[in-house]
Amino acid sequence: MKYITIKDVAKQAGYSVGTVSRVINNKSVSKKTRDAVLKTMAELGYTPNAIAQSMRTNTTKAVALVVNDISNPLFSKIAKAAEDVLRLQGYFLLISNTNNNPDAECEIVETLRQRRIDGMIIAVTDESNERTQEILKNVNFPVVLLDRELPQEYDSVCDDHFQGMEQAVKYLMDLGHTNIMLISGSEKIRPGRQRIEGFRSAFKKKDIPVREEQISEGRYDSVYGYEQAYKALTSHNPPTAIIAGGNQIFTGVLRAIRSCKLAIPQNISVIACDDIDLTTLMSPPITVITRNLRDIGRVTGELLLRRIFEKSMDQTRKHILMPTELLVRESCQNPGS
Amino acid sequence: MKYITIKDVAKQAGYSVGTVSRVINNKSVSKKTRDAVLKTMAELGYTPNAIAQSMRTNTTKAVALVVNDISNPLFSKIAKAAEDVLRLQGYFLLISNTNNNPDAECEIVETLRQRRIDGMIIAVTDESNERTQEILKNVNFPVVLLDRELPQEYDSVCDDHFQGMEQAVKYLMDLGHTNIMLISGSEKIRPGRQRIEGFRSAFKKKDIPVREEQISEGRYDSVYGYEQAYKALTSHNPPTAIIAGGNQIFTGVLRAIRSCKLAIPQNISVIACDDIDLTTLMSPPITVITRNLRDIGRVTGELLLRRIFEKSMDQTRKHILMPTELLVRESCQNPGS
DNA sequence: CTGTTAGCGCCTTCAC
DNA sequence: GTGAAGGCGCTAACAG
Repeated sequence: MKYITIKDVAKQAGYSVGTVSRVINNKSVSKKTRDAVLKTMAELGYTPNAIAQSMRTNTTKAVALVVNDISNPLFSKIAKAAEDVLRLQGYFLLISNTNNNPDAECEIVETLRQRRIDGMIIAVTDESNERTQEILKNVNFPVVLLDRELPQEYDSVCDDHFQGMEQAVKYLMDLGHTNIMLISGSEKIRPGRQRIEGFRSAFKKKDIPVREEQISEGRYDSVYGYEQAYKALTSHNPPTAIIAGGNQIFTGVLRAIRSCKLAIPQNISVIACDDIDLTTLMSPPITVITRNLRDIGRVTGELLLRRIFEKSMDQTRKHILMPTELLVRESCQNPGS
Repeated sequence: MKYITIKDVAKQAGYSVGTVSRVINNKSVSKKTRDAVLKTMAELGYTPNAIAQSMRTNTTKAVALVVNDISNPLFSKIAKAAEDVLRLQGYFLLISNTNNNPDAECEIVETLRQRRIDGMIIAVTDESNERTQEILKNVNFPVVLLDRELPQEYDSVCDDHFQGMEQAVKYLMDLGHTNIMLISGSEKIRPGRQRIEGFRSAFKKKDIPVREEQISEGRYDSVYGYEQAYKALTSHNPPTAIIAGGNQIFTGVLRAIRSCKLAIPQNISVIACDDIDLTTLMSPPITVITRNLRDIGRVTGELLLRRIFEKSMDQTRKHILMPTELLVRESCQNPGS
C-alpha cells in the first residue's frame, strides 16, 4: 500500500508537478487547469504529504501544549479552548504530559524541538530548574508560558491568584475567622507563590500576624492535602477554616475532614481553588476561587499565533494577566455558631 | 536563528555526512570517530531534524490517540498508560480530541493521515457513521479500536461492560431491588450497547420482564443524566435503584437525587460506571462498575506497537477483552428498610 | 571503517 | 499560466 505522490497526480492529469503544487497551494492557475487537477487528485485519493511540505517550507503547522498533568481537568479545558483557536488557523495542537517530572519535561521539549514544531505553550514543572531554562533558551520557535514566571523573559498568560486568594481570606475574616489555614502547593511555581503572598497580604491588611502553622507549602496532590489537613485538624489548635490551594489538594482535604467526622460548614469552613465537578456536587456545594479556563486557553492560543505570524522574535515580551473570582457557595460560615 | 544541519557538523568535525549520520543512528563507526563527532555535535548544539529523518525513512515515530472527550479523566488515564509504553519504544503520542463531533473526527483522521503518523488508537464517536468508516479504510497505518466495534474489522481492545453490568444488576436484585433503572449513553457505541445487553440479561436470568421505562438510552453527558433521573424519580413509580451508565451521567443523576431531596442509600440505591474522584469522596462512597484503566492503556499501546513492528498488515485481527469489576461500597441497600 | 551520491515529496525560482 | 530543475536534511546503498 503506497502513498500517491504529486508526481502521480501530475502524470495522470497531464500537467507538471509545479502546476499541481500550485493548485495545492492556491496559487494562480487557470480555472480549467485547476479543475482538471483537482479532479485527478480526488480520483487518485491524493493528499499532500505533510512531512515533505514541512521539509520544504520549514514549518510544521504544529504547536505543542506541555503540561505537568494531563488528567487534571483544568488543563484539558484550557487545551480545548486553545485548540479551537489554533485549529481555525490550520495549526495542529500536540498535548504533552510531563507528569511533574522535570527530566521528562526536558526530554519532551527536546523532542519537540527536533520535530520542528512552530510554537509552544508550556507550564513548566519547576521554575527554578536550570536545565529546563537552558533547553528553553535553545528552542527556535516562540514560547508562551502558561501561569509561570521564568528569569529569562517569555510571553506569558498568567492568572491573578494573588487577588483571588486575598479576597477569599478577607471573606473568611469578615465571617469571623482568624485561624485560617492555607494548604498550598509548591512555591516553585507561580500559582503557589501568588496564593501564599495573597494570603499573607490579606492578614497584613488587617494587621494580624500569620503563624507558621497556618501555611503549609508542599505538593499539589491529594495525599499532601490529606496529610496536612489531618495533622492540622487533629492538633491542639485546629483551624476553623481551610483553603485548599489546588483541586487535587482539595480532594485530600475533604478526605481528612471526613476522617475527623467534621461537618462542612458547621465544624469547618472550606474554600477550594479552581472549580471542578466535585465542588458543585458536594453537599453543601463548595465556595471556590475560580477562573475562566476557556478564556485562558483562547488568549494563550491567540498570543502564540500572533508570535508565530510576526516572526520577528526580538519584540518586547507580552504578559497577560487573567482575573480570578471568588464564587461564594455554602461551605463557609461563622466559626462561633 | 538557523538550525545546525548534519553538513555543518560534518564540516566542523572533518568527516563526511555519511559518517555523521552513522553516529546519529548508532551504526558501526570507530570509537575515535564517534567520540569526535559526538563532541562537535554537542559543541554546535546539533539535534537531527526529525522532519528530514521522517521524509527519508518514511516513519514519523509518532502515533495518535483519538478520543471524543479529552477532559474525561478516563481517557487521560488511558492516555498516560499508553504513552508510557509508547515512549519506551521511542514513539511520540499525539492526543486528539473530537469533541463527540463525527465531522471533526473525520477531519482529524484525515490530518493525521497527511502527517504520516505510524499508527492510531481511536475511540470513534459514532460506530455507525459511514464517513468515518470510509476514511478509516483509507489510512495506511495500523489502527487499534478502543472499546469500539466496526463492521470492517480492526484490532481492538474492549472492556467487558456486559459482565460488569450483569453483576451489578444481580447485586441489586440480591439486595431486593426489582425496580432498577439504567440510564445509559447512546447505543451507537459499544459500551452503551454492552451495558444495556448486560442489564437485560440479568433480568432474563431471573425471569423478570424489563419494562420500557427502566432503560433510557441517550447521551453520555451530565444534563442527560439529570433529566432522565429527575423524570424517573418524580414519576408515579420511581425506581428504587439507579445505575448510571457513565461518569458524566452519574454527576447528573447525583444532581437529580439532590433536587428530589433523596438520601443515598436510604431512599435510593445508586451504582456508577467507572470510578472517579467523586465516587470515593461522596458520603457515602459510591458502588461502581470499574476497570483498570492503566492496564487498558498499556495493552492498547502494546498491541499497536506490535502491529507497527510486524508491518505485514494482512494478519487476522486481534481482539482483546479487558475485565470489569463491581466495587461494592456503601451506596446501595435493601429497598424495604 | 569511511566517503560519495541518489533521492524521499514537495515548493519555488527562473525561464518561456 | 505553465514547465523544468534545484534543493530542503537526511539515510542507505555502493565503492573504496
